[in-house]
Amino acid sequence: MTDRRGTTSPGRRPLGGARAARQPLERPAPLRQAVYDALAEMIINRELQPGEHLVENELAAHLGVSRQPVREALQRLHNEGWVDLRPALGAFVHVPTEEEADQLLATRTLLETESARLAAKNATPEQIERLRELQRAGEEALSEDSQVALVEANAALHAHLVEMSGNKVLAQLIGMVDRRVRWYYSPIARSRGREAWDEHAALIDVIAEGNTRRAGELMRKHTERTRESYHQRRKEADEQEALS
Amino acid sequence: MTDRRGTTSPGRRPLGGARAARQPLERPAPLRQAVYDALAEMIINRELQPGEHLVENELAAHLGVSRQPVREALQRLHNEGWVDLRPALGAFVHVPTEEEADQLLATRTLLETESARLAAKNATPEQIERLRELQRAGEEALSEDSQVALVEANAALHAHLVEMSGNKVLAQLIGMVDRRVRWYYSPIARSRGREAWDEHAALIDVIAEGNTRRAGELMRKHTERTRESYHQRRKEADEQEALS
DNA sequence: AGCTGGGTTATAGCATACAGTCGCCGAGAT
DNA sequence: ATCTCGGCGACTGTATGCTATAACCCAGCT
Repeated sequence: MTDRRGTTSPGRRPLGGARAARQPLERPAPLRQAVYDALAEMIINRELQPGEHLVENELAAHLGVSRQPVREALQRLHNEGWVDLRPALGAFVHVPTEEEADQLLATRTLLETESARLAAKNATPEQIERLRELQRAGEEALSEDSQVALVEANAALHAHLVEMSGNKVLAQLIGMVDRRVRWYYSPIARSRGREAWDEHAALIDVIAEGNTRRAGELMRKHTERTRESYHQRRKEADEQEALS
Repeated sequence: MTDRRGTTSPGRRPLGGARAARQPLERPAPLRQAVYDALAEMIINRELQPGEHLVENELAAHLGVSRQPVREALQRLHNEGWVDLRPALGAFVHVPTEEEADQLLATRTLLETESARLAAKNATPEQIERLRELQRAGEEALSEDSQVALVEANAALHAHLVEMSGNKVLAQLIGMVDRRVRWYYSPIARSRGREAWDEHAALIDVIAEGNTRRAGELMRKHTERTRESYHQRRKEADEQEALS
């Protein structure tokens, strides 16, 4: 008897099996979620460019679903600042401004600093051990010169720190801000690499000591440097563009 | 000639004029917005109680619209933490926990403090004048013993401060956190009144002076006191409940 | 009497259908 | 030649219909 609870019915393929250009999103869970993930990813890697008009029909066809889940995903993307929703005109990929990027970076510094303080205050030995693991992973990525792994390790480390803070509200806000920072940053980014990981190491040490004040300071400096590096690279990129 | 741009067609009443218990949302603009506003309000004044199951059909009938705009509004309410969306089960008004309330208040302190600092840094004379106006409005509400006006004045003052910070990202985050704080707070709240407005006065003075550091300090203390008062009243409320 | 299984009903999720609006383009007038 | 008006196409916003799922309840078994 195929019961009506456990086995998430296997024969679930309402997706126009045919020419769905992307993989057909065959998850058993809410479609809107899958669509959201897909669109967010496309936006992040510039597959959908800032300012681009997102036509519901096209996206729906492209992903092999109806307009409904697409709309819902767009709404969510809107609340999180990825797309602008002009009434009766539709959804457009948000166009980041210089000012906004700076404000995001500033806000991120504020939030992450507090997060580091709280982490230092509440850290358990297991959590610290986990931190060191993640840090080693970063070092490894660094020595292998793997950009992708490095970015990933970086994200994981920050995510864990945030979780350690124990403040879920803070965590949620940081999550939102962080993803957008990474988006803005990505076209010009090249992680600061070695430098950043040395700072991480120092930060972890003071967290292990439970030195609240110092943890805050170090995190502040860390994110401030990232911010500077952002402006730096942004300037370089602009000059680059001016030449072409 | 009734052109095709300006005159937003007057004959727009797709709302089942009949037994819509609430006013029928007759705005000419996006329905989902109106629905969102209506639901948010109902949640805030406890017309919809925490934990309550929000059935799309009922809400739609109640508001005189179809399920579609209701769904979209619910999605948005979900993103902002007002309702939980359990897949395949639907929307439930979020049940605030003690822990969450405290984390919200803590986060609010962090954000508002920074906001005050920035406001002190960037304030223009007009903005300061506006601040004083709002403060006078508060004093007036106080002397008239009007609870509603007081809450409103308080919200307006904080909102203006946030705007003065010039950081739109920060402003957005504060907006989200603040509304939820007010929700959690509301069942037991009674604004601190006199006390709070004295603190406001002092804060405005240092902002006018452009004293960044001091502005931050005062705002921190101000919100910390609110936080204490929250816990205080919460405790009283709990004891009250224990008796009954 | 308690527990297990099947059927029923209510409800969310998704798809489709319909209508109003916006922007564009061409034709005609000035 | 430019400006204006009218029509056309496209797309959003809204409504409705369909399907699958999850909880609930009762019957039958242990």
